[in-house]
Parts: sequence; C-alpha cells; structure tokens
Amino acid sequence: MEKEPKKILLVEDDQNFGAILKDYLMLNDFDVTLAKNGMEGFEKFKKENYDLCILDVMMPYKDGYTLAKEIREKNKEVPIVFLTAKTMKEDVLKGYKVGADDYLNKPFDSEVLLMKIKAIMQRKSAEVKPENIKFEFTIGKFHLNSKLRFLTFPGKEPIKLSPKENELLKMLALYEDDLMPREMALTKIWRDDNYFTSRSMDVYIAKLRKYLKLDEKVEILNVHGEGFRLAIQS
Amino acid sequence: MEKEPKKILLVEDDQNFGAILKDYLMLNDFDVTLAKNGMEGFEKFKKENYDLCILDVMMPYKDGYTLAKEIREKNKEVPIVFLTAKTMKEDVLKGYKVGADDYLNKPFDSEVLLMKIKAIMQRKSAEVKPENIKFEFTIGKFHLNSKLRFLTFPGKEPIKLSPKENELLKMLALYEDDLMPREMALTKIWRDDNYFTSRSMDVYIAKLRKYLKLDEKVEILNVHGEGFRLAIQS
DNA sequence: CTTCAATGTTAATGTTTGGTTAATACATTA
DNA sequence: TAATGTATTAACCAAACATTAACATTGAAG
Repeated sequence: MEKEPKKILLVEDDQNFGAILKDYLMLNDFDVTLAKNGMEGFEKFKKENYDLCILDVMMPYKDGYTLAKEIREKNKEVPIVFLTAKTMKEDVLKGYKVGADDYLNKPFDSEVLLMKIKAIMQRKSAEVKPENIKFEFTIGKFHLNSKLRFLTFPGKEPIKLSPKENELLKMLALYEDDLMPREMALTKIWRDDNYFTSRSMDVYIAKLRKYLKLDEKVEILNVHGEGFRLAIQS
Repeated sequence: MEKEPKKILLVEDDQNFGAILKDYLMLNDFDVTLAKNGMEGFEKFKKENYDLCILDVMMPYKDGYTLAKEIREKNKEVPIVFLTAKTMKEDVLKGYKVGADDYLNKPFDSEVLLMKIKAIMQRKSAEVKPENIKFEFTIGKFHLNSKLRFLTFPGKEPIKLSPKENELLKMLALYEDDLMPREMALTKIWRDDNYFTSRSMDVYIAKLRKYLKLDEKVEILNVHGEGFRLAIQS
C-alpha cells in the first residue's frame, strides 16, 4: 500500500533558497514542484492538481500577488501561502485580499512552515463537506452544531447563534489554539475589511466571550494587531 | 418478501474498533464491508454499489477526506459519513506536536451513529421514490399517515390535514431533528420561491404548530434565515 | 510617561425575517 | 350556486440580526 504524497507547488525566484526548501519539504514526504518565477509557476499550476501553493511575494516580472490572483481565478479552493521577507502590514493585508490562507516571514523556522502546512491542509479538507457530521465541533465542554447554529453546554439550554456568531465561532474552532488572523476572518465572513466591519467583528467577539464564560477553560484571546486565538486549557 | 439489507462500506484503520463497529452495524441488519485503509476502501467501492460509506478521517496513507473526494468523483449520490472521533484539536495540532498518537478515541456513541445512518438512508430513499415508499411517520406521540392525510394522537379524534399541511409536515418529519431548509420546502411543495409563497409557508407552519401543541415534547423550531427543524425531545 | 491605535463593551438604530390572525380568493362538489 | 374546505394575500406586530456609535480600557512605541 503506497502513500499518496501531497503535491506542493513552490514558486521562488531565489534558486538557492528554493532548492533548500524543496529538499526540506521532500524529506517530509511532500511531492514538490519548484518554479523559478511567476510565469513558470502559472504554467505548472495549469498542468497539475496541487494540494498547496507556496508563493514568494517578491519576484521579478510577476509577483506573488498577481500569481495568486491568477491561481484563484482557476481554482477557488487550493490553499495559498505567501513567503515574504517583509513584515509590512499592508503586504499581509493585500495577501489575504487575494485569497491567501497564511503568511510566512523570511527567514522562518522550517518547523513552523511544516506545522502551518499541515494545519492548512487539515482545515481545507474540513471545509469540503459532503453529507458529513463535520458541522460539529467540540470546544472544551461546549459542543457547537454549526448547521443548526447552536452551542450546547451540559446541563444548560442550547444557545442559539446568529449566522455571524456561528461563522465566527466555527472559524475560531477551526483555528483552535492557533492564531486566527483578523483579516482572514473579515475577508471570509464579512467579505470586506474596513474600519466598520472590523469593529463589528469585535462586537461579535464580545458576544462569543459572553457565551463561552460557562467554561472557564475556554477563552478567546487577542493577539494585538494580529487576530484572535481560541485557547482551550487541557 | 424480505427487504434487502443496506450495504455499508466502512473504512477504518483501527482494526479493533473497525471490527466492533462492523459487528454492531451487522447486528442492526446492515450488510457491512470493512476496509482497513483508504486504498482498500476505494478498491472495494469500485467493485460494488453501496448505500452508504462511513470513513474514518484519520487514516495513514490516504485520509478520509481524500478518499471521499475520490468516491464523489465516481458517484455523486452515495451518502458519506465521516467518523471523527477525535477532536479538532487532536486532528490539527497533535499531528505536529511531539509524541506519538495517544489514541484516546473519544467514547463513541454508537446509538447516535445508528440514528444518523437511519435518518440519512430514509431521506435518500424518500428522495429517490417520492411517491410510494414512506408515508407513515411517528412524531413524538403523534402518528402521521401522509397517504390518508391523518394525524392521530392517542385518545383524540384524528386530525384531518389539508394537502399542503400534510406535505409540509411530512417533509419536516423526513428531516426530523435536522434542518429543513426553507428554500427546499418552497421549491418542492410550492414549486416557487418568492415573498408570497414564503409567507404562505409561515402560515402553514403556524397551523402545524397548533396541531402539535398536544405533545409538549414536539416543537417546530425556526433557524433564522435558514429554515425549520422539527425537534423531538426524548 | 505620553500618546495613539487597537480592542472591550454596551446600547441605540434600522432592517430583515418570522408569527399570527383575519380577510379574501379559489376550487370542489353537493 | 351555495356550501365547504383550502390556499393565498394582507396587515400588523414581535423577534432576530447586523451595524454603528459612543465611551472605556489596554497595549505598543517613542
């Protein structure tokens, strides 16, 4: 019985760095295709089905954002991760707007990259939903049914959730114990990212916190300027 | 004439758990084929027509989501249920955290699984043959004969239902304890979905609620903006 | 330590959706 | 065509929601 390695498209113009990263990923049982620039990357993307794309933002001729947009036009599902040397906030924001799933600053810890890749793939597949029971999440002592939109706690009446409350809590649960970036939630749930939607989201965070008070081991923590983390003490 | 047992494909890598689950399902008159991994599961799927697939999400070499995708490519209809005994946290995070899998499979409620299986199959068969098959429903203490359009309650005169009342209650019963989407009821029963048919449906919901008051354990709950749920407390 | 930006929190607002009752329209058949 | 059962439309009110506003608090950077 053979393993089916996940296919990764890696687009990186720095040949040296690209080769090292490719080797590292292959050592970790991924099937990696390396492209040296945006053009080549898009050509390769069209020829094959990939499980993940890792794009350098800073590339000559066609940068990572442009490439990401083209990829998104062809495929709305495939996870995209950006690699960037910069830390600028605008870049991160721009990345999420063109449909990125995560962001990595160079130089980065390769362990972190691996962990992010695995987390992303897990999340993506959870979003594919046939006739499943994956509308259900366990959050500490709580149980979330995101299809019927209610949150139950042993010995209490189920709490009805509004659509926005539900989507937000679901997304936090998907990112459980990990950072759920603000911009990500805003672009995916509010479909817009401005001052007001951002404030609206804060209001919903407050509502969720109120519900979650029943279990003192469950908390929504803020990561200043970055996003939120659903923390669950075990 | 005996009815043919429904065929279930069960794909579960934990041999012990798989065997127990298989036995349990067979005791409940299902014809169960057990596969030990994704590969084997897909091979078996191609050779036979199954009424339902039950897939473990966490399997080595080919996980449940990947297998589900392959199955969907071959067959758009067959119901798929995921077994996700482990929590999200374990799925996503424990994967890359050190230490082997401390497989503390959460106590698995086989009763719940059985109920879901029955509900799914019932719904499927009702969709395939909308006419004859199923026209008797038990709703709490009530009994609905949707062919004769009677709703009976012990010690009471049978309630005669109008065609629309009947169809609506029948559809709610079909989706018992699950969401019956507004749109679905409107397009199937009213054959149109606009402001007025929607209001008409609300009127019928009110009528049904009045009938169902006799049993306080039976309720029609609204899921705002989505639809209704016939909830039955046990 | 000061200052600005980000976040926390509560309440007010405006809009959409649902609940209910009654009036009206439609259809069937006696 | 009158009687009856049924379905739709209307009208009005209540509940649920999302947003916006306003003000308090916290955090980060200089």
